Amino acid sequence: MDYSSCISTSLDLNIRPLRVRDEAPKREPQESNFMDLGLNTSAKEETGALVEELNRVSAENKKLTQMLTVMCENYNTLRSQVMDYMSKNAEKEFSPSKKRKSDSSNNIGDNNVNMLTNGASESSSTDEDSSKKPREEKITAKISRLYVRTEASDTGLIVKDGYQWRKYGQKVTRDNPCPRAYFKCSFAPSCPVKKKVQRSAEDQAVLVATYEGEHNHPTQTDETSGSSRCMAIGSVPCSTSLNSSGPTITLDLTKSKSPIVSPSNNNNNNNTSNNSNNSDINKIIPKAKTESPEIQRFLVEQMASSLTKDPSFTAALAAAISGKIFHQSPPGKW
DNA sequence: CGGTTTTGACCCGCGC
DNA sequence: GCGCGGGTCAAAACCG
Repeated sequence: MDYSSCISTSLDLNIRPLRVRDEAPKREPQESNFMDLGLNTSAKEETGALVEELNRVSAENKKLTQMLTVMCENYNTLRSQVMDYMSKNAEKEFSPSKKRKSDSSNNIGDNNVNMLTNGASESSSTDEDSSKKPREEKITAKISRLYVRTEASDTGLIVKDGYQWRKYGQKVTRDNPCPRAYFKCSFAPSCPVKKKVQRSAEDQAVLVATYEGEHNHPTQTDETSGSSRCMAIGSVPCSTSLNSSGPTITLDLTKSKSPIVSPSNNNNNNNTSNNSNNSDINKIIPKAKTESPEIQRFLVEQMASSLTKDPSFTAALAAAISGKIFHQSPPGKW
C-alpha cells in the first residue's frame, strides 16, 4: 500500500482560483478585474463584490475542510488495516524468547509499543560520559518501538523519523540473521537518544526501530524551517509560504511523536544522514498510539477553525488577494 | 577536511 | 569461572 498515492498531506490553498469568474458572468466581462471594479463601479458594488469574494473564500474553506476530513478518515481506515496486519506479526515477534533481563524489564514484549517509561530520570551525563561509566547505570529512559515497512529490495536500515542519526555499530544477533544497526542522535551532541534498527526476522521488509530515551531538542525540520513561517494549528504543525503562484499552506502531518508504522515503500535511497526531510512524507502509521476517530475529527475541526481564525492565515489570504489585484492591475491605480 | 560509515575488538551482564 | 551474546568503542575507510 502506498499511502502517498492516495493521501496527500500537502494542502495547497492556492488563492489563484479565487478570481471572480462564474459568479457574475453577466455583470462583468471576463477581462474585468478588481481594478476595473474600482474605477467603473460604485463603491457599493465594489463592497458587494468584496463581500461576495469573502463568501466565496469561506465556501472554499469549508470545502477544503471537508476534503481534509475525508482524507483523515481514509488515513484512519488504512491505518487500522495496517495495524491489524502488524499486530499479527508482532504477536509472533514478541513472543518471550529473550533471555536477557534487560529486555524483559523494559516491557517491550507485551505488544504494547507505546512510549514506555521507566521513570525517565534522564541523567545529565552525555554519551561520552556514559561510555566511560560502568554499565550498571542502566538507561532508565523511554523506550519505544517502531515498525517501518520498506521495499523488499531495500537493504538499508534507514528509518526516517525527523532526527539525524549517526551509526556507531552493527551487530548480527543470534535470533535474527539480519544485522542490527546502532544509532546515536547526532543532531544535538548532548542528546541521549539511541536507536536500534533491525529487520524483522519474519518479514524482512519490515524494519524494527527501537528508541531509547527522549530527545532534548526539536526535530531538525523544526529548527531549519525558518525560511517559511511555521505555526501550529492545534497540535498539527504547518507552514505557510508565499511563492509566485500565491500563498501555499502546507500541513505537516508527519510530526507524530508516537511510534509509527509505515506499511509501504519508502526510506530507501537516502544516505544515513537521512531522516531530516519530513516533506517526503513517511506514510507513517502509528503502531500503538491509536488516536480515536473522535480525536482525529476534533483535530481536523480544530485545524479548520484555526485556519479561519488565525490572523496569520487571514493576513496571508489578504496578502494573496491584494497581490493578485496588484498583479492584474497596472501600478498606480490604487 | 570534517563528518559519517564500516568493522573488528573489546567490555560487561547473564546463565550455566 | 567460563562462555555466550548484546552493546559499544575506535581506527580506518569513505564521502561530499
